[in-house]
Amino acid sequence: MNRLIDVYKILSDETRLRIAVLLVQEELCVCELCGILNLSQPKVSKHLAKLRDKNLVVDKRREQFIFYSLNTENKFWESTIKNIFNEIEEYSQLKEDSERLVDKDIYLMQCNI
Amino acid sequence: MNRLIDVYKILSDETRLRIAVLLVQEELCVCELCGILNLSQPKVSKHLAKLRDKNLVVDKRREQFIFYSLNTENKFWESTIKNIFNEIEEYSQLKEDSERLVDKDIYLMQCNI
DNA sequence: TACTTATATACGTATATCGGTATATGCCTA
DNA sequence: TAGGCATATACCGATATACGTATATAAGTA
Repeated sequence: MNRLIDVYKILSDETRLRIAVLLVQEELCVCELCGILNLSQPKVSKHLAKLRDKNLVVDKRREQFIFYSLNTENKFWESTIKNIFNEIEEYSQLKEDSERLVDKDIYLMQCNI
Repeated sequence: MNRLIDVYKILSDETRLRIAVLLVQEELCVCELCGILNLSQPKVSKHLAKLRDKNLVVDKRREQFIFYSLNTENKFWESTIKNIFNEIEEYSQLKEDSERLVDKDIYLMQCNI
């Protein structure tokens, strides 16, 4: 049951929900997430830390960036996020975030937030 | 998105998760829930109030008791709880609660907790 | 080795949440 | 109408959570 509650606690914060729905689509680094979500770097970083602590994302360094992606080992977690993503049309904020994914390169080039 | 977050906030508390998984099976009054969960009446009552505030349960008075059941109008909420119930074998606490459902009449007769 | 850049964390503060105890409310029944 | 029982709520203290600002860390590069 704690596995359920961990997932629900994580998703009961808007920022983390938005991050998770982006990461289920593709891996992103911190500054890309900051740009897409228009949120401060420490804020994004702290929420990523909580996701990491619960083993719900994996991080991988590439050049000077650290890329995060969804950890798909936890099947309950994975299916929960995928189910939300399948209904993304119903959630305008999540949809707008996803549309901004195409601009991610812009944010990578101006990481000095 | 707020509809999602409301549901996740509700379910990120162990007591409310246990209550929801009982109410998806059958309607129960407060003292039956107290007995099955072995929790104090104000505690159960306060969590039921939160579920009621978010329109996730419905209450119906019958004689001296108030019976609660899951509100199935919210399809996201309903399917979330039903999915957990379908996997109840994986969650021992939830399974034990459900097994105690057969004793509910006992708790109804000794409501003075 | 020093500098830059991306990311992480420490600290302080404001706010939310939870649980217990005590008490209020409201329906039923005598 | 009065008393009792089931349920709801007010209040308080403890704990948790989120945020901004400032700073630390750590890898890459000159």
